[in-house]
Amino acid sequence: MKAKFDLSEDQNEAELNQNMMASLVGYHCRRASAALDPFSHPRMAAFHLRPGDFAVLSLLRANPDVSQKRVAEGIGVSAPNLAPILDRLESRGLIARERSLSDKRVQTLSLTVDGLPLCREAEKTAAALESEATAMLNGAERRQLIALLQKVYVK
Amino acid sequence: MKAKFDLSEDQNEAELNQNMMASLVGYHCRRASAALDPFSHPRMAAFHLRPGDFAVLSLLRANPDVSQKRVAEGIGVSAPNLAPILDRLESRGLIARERSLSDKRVQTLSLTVDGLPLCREAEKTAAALESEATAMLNGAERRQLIALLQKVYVK
DNA sequence: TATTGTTATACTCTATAACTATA
DNA sequence: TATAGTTATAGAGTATAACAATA
Repeated sequence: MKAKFDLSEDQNEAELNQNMMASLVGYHCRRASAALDPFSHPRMAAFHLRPGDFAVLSLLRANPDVSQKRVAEGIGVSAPNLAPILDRLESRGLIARERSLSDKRVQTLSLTVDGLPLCREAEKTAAALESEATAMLNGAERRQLIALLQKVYVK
Repeated sequence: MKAKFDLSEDQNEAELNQNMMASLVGYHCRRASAALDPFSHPRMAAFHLRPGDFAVLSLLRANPDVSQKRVAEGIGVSAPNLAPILDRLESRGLIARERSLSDKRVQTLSLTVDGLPLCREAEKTAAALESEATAMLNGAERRQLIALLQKVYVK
């Protein structure tokens, strides 16, 4: 093993130099995203919802009776990848698929009596975890962070 | 088909209501991350580097001759998942693995004569794309965005 | 015994082509 | 022909267990 004073020869015990990626907004965005991800937390995991599942439930709560097409667009997932998400939620009895009468190609989605309260609780938990994970920001900082992020991706 | 004036009954042609996720910093972080991802851009794709590949090269350029263990920690990837990244870079002749003489368990990584200029060009391209993708931010906004993001994930 | 690195494997997310049933 | 939804499949990222070589 190397002596502690011998740090000029190599970096066995020193910090790594910052590389170029640390100058990119995108890099810090990804790290912050990971730090704020609620799905790795046990309190959120207790709902047994994957990110896509939660996105569907939350969208349906705010937008009752929308078609699968619009849900797919709304949560940014392709139609083929939405199908297994809906299968899972339907088999858990959290959502219902209903064939539209006016156009029998479309299926309309809605939260069930079990799905609605579970969605509410999951949303409350996600909001609480986010609030804890961003406790170092005051209200103004939080609003400004969101405003700057939106400026980057909107349109 | 529905008449255009009949929008009160459903939302076939209306915007979706914002759901709860739009109130979360984490949601906007993910969207901004996606918007800033350089790897989906043709100019970056031309290097045929995956995100992990690029992270390794960039780290090695800033930190010559570090062990695989430290690279894995530095780019936030597990040791088993680092192996195929290094195999790929090594077989392309971009990096070299060298057995340490003092401890024959460790392998020291370095950029080759081909790896260094490719890394430089890839970094230049990534920086240029980021700069274009964040053109709507002025210098002060950019610095503040990074500062706020770091505040969220540091420590 | 502990550590470095490897192999094997599995799970999730994402992307695409081909299919069905309706329009 | 075009659209809504499904199935099948493959790619890439990530996680864990078990192993070999070395300390």
